[in-house]
Amino acid sequence: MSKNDKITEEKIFDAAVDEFEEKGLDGARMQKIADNAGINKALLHYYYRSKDKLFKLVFDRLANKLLDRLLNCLDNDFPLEKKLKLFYEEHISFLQKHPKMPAFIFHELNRHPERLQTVFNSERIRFLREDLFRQIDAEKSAGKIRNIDNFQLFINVVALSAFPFVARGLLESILAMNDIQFEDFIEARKKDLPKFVINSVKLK
Amino acid sequence: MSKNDKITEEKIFDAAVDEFEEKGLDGARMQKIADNAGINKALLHYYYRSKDKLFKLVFDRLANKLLDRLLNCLDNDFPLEKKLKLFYEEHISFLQKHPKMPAFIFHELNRHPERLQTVFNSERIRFLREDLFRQIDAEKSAGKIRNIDNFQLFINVVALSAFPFVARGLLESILAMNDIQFEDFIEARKKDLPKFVINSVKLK
DNA sequence: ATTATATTTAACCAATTGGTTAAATCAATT
DNA sequence: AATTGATTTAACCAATTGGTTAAATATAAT
Repeated sequence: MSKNDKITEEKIFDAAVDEFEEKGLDGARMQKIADNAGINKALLHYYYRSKDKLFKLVFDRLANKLLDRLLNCLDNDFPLEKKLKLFYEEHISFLQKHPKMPAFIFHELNRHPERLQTVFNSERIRFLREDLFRQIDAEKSAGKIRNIDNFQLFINVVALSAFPFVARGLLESILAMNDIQFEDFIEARKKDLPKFVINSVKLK
Repeated sequence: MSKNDKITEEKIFDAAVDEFEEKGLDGARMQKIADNAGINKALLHYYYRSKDKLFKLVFDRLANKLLDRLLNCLDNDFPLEKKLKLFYEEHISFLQKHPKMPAFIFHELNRHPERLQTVFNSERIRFLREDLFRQIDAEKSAGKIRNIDNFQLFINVVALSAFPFVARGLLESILAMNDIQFEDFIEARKKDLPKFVINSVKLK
């Protein structure tokens, strides 16, 4: 019956993702997860022993997914300009499918900074970062882009795509956006952001 | 004895700010607030009736403070370029003093979007936004900056200053930053960000 | 049919937590 | 000295919540 097993296991996991993403570790309730998965609390603990274990699995999966996707979008040999276009196109598309992920990850990360260890098998990160920074340095030397700190540039690039999802609550109230307007706003950024960054760093 | 009253009241409030900022509404504990304020639970409830009431006061105060400061930094008659420089200088200085505020506000806002009503006496926001957008439009017409959507530009500007504070946990692990490096990183942005934005929008 | 596992039911437990209460104590006012 | 309000002490309560247990039932595999 391991097929049915998998189904139930995933059903629970998906419900857990929803609950944790929406309310965080502190606000999430095991009973709610069981309800949303269409099973009962006994079975929930039968599959995932404790709230903490379940949370760790969810957090690790999501953090890996987010980071992996982010790195994949940058893992190619295109010149910076095309790389940026591809990055925003793919990365924002991903975030559109998982709009609550960034806020969830950041919040839990700030609450429990140690929780990173598991997630980041830092070799790939380091390699990719070195590759990227080497490419940026090369374009600087070639006089194609202005001199800007690599870290700063990298954070700027990510900030521009991730921030609106973290600040969604603010956008929808302070700027009185509804859900559709928010989606349009995000959609437009796929084309706007590459321009924004390229204009900023490119030497003419 | 209303002088002593005020002192105790503020002592409690400050302790509540710390606890709520760090753990959020769900993770915060009344007992911890009492401990950190150096008083007991009975007195805590004697001053602030319930956790919910205390939280609302804290949230409103912080949200207003953040928004107010943000708006103040933009409330002047300087041309866009100087306005940007001033904005980042002042706004980032403010965030350095309250590094946990953005993450706290955004998280609680996403959890309880309705909580905005109290905070934003939207008249000032609307006026300031109209002023700002009028100024941007004027600079566009004068051929000083390129055509870019006002909303998008505004969010980009704020994203660049606020994001690192929200993503601090990530920065300190994925990029292996320690606290001092983080502070240096932030400090540098006061000068870098105006350049970054201006380069992006200015027509030469 | 038997076995083994998955699932439900339902009661239960211990710990945590927000909140209350009443009496005692302390400090300043009058 | 008497009064008033601030503060502590300490016990207590009810609700929530994570987690367990044991028996019953359903479901598939052998």
